[in-house]
Amino acid sequence: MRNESPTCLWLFSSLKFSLFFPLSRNTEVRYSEPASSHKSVIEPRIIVQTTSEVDLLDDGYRWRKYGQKVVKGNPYPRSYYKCTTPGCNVRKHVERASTDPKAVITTYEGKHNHDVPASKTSSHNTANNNASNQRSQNSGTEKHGLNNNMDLRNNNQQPIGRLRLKEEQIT
DNA sequence: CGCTTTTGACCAGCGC
DNA sequence: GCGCTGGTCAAAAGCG
Repeated sequence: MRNESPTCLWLFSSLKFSLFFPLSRNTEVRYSEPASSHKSVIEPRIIVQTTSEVDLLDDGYRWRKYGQKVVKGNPYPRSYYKCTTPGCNVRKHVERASTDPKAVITTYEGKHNHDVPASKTSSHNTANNNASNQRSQNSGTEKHGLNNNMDLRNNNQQPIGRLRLKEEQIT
């Protein structure tokens, strides 16, 4: 089933996420062990749930979108991203909760083997992703030219208690 | 010019 | 065995 055993590795990652998401109220970081049945390499899986109107969380890293898929039971498409840093094969997928369009669930798989690149690049990247997502989803209601932590904080007034939903996603 | 996004197609795994 | 779903790839196009 679902194991939640934070190891030192995952704790380290979570610390870094805490730096990027000091939003203790509407952002939650969880660790999930990906059912290590036959996988020889266990990658840390970190689920970050936050309440935001923008899809992409600016975590400081550069991501390249490589796919988008509509998953069953969720009207919102799930986007797949890869870290663009050479040698770093960290992946993440971003989706919205079907019940709450403002609840963004970001799942990180893997661990960065490099430092956080300059923030300017990430901001450029996220801005592009925003525009793209808006276009693909055709949801004209959520328009945001700026996408940064400040913006997230502005929407930081809705405490989220959707761990149940998150657990459904994790399994 | 280089980088990123978009989008359809393909493949693998799982359940019935 | 078949169908469904999720995940990834690759080509084309757009933007700074």
